[in-house]
Amino acid sequence: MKLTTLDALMLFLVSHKGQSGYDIRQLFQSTPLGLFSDSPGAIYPALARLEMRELLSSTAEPDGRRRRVYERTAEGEAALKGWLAAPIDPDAIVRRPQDLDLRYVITAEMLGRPAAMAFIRDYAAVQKARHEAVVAFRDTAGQHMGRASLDALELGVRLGATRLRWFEDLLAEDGGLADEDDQTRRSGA
Amino acid sequence: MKLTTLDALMLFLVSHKGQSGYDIRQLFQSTPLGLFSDSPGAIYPALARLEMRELLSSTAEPDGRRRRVYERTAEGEAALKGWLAAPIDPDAIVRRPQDLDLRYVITAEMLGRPAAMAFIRDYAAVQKARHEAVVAFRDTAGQHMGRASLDALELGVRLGATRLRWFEDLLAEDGGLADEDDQTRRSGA
DNA sequence: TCGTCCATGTAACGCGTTACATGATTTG
DNA sequence: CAAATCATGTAACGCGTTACATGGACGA
Repeated sequence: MKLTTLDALMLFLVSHKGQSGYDIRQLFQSTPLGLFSDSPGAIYPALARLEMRELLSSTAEPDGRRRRVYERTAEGEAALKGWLAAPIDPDAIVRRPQDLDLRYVITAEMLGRPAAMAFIRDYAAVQKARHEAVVAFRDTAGQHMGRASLDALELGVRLGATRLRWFEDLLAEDGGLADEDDQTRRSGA
Repeated sequence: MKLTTLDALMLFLVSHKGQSGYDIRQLFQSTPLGLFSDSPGAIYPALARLEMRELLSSTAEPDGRRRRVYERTAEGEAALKGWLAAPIDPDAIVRRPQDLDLRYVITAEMLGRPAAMAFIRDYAAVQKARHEAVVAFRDTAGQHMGRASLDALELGVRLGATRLRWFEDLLAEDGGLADEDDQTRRSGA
């Protein structure tokens, strides 16, 4: 039942329109975000696994091209939503923060803005706890450290602060634009 | 000849004083940096591999305690210095920036401040290139994206800017304190 | 027809994760 | 002496990496 981040991203991507492994590779290559490997040895086996688990189904393209297009099954959608609903692993905040950023995007696209903002609030709480721990560590254990270690600690603090600032801006924007948002929704889409 | 970041960190750690696998686990647990797993299944096999490669040597503690203390061999030191000398992989800047931060610390401790600052200059150049690519991507392809994707992109830009700012501060501090540094070196060690 | 994309795969390998297992030493 | 802590390992598993292999489509 467990999905890797790559699994989740693939399940998300194939929903926009049918995507082949090649499409996904191109996408990973062409964005400078480069979180994931575009190597065939990563993409194709991952797609095959998802198909074996019946979270994806594939069809050969009708125009005879040697090309396999995937789409998400109902189980796939359920699995993806389960992934989005899981509590935030505090460990992920340290080792794979970008996974959580991606999760924010997928949540917004799949579940809408309110759900995404709820996720951001959770994320902010975990990040804040960690940030305070790092600051405390710097101010205590950091005293016995060499200059370079302190520099690195300082960087960690600054990066944490930047992230917290981003959360604040997102939340403020969301709260501040509540009415305007309503109007946009009425006039726009 | 290739070292993982965990390999390099272990080679570095055992130099301070003889360290056992347990010591390393404790260290990984007790810092809030938590980049590496403290699980025995990660630590002990890694140490064993390094010993097989003759980059570490281990001795049972003389006091009969069931404890294996490692120290770095000459080959180990050479391998670590080789790791420090390798060119920066631009891919690492995206996927494992913390590895590079760690490399800065190890460089400073093993090769001294001038070498560490030279590394920072290299690091800054690669980071700057990437940062500009992300900014350009946001300002072009970003226009066709949803709000959440833009938010995530914005976060990436801010984090990149924070890092660049850190580089600048390090370099300014280094340049500005050149004389004082000389004095410190003369009077200190 | 020769190279260059398009497009998909597989095999070997290394390493981290999880879980299990073992036993010595200290502390209450 | 029981429990916690110290301390080291191993086995199964999954997944990413690297490298290799294949073959169709298309323009020069």
